[in-house]
Amino acid sequence: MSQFCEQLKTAGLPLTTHRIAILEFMADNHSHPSAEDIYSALHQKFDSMSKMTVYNNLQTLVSSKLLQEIDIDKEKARYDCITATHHHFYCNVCKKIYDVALECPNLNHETMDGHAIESVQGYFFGTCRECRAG
Amino acid sequence: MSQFCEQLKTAGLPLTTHRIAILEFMADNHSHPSAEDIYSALHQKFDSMSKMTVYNNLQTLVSSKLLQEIDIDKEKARYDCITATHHHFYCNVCKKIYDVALECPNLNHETMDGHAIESVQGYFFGTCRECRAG
DNA sequence: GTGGCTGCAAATCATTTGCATATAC
DNA sequence: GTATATGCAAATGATTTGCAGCCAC
Repeated sequence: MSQFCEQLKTAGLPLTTHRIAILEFMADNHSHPSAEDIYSALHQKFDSMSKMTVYNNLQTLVSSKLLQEIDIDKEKARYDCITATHHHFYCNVCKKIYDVALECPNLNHETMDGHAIESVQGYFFGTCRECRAG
Repeated sequence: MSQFCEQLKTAGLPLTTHRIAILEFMADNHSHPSAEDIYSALHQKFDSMSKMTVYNNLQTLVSSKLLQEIDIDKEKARYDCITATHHHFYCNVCKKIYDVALECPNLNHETMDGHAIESVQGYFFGTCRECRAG
């Protein structure tokens, strides 16, 4: 049984072909694809897969914390298979998203000004090294 | 001449009644309102003000750095008259946004992994102190 | 068998676009 | 007088909703 099936079983989710395919695609693809990107890539292999299935599964997988949703791109949600807390850099030119490892002791508090913190997203914007060089 | 007119002059923007009104409203209102909120509040006083004028002016004012756009709320953009870098807490229950003063030396770098950083947004999510108490 | 998954079409809703008129300077 | 602001109506586009049939277990 693949690691993806195990992940789904642990999360208590039924194993469907499409759901496994999405997890597999995300594991192989660290470019932080959007729902549309995932749909474009997968509906070629599984020509029966609809965009709705992609949306439904992304929602389910995020709820079960098997994927993380990144809202750094105002246009559309992007997804990441790395669910441990980390941060992101968004290139305003090429619109690529890079993972960022940021050390900050103050980010580990469970509360802040009395508010209970459940999650943190650090979003950096600018021009990425490739676009600067090009 | 009001501080708002001076801000606009310094930014090289023409002084229009509506634009001044938006700046004034934002200075008095630290609840991080959305375009819709601003429109609802102002189109009562200035019944000629259309939603388009609000959208146009918000865009202009953000470009001129007289306002800051906050994209912590996936549903819609929110705006802040404090333009110095700071961060935000979003309450998943009441959807209010709180300002957050976060000290983190690593946030001051101009580059990261070779990427040129132009701006940083730290978004915290959870349940605010009021909703926890209530 | 039953509950969750799939996928089609239609709806939603913040925001953008095009354009004609009005206003700032 | 010219450039910019205003505001109307229509378009955009990601995402959601409702619902019938299908598949996992």
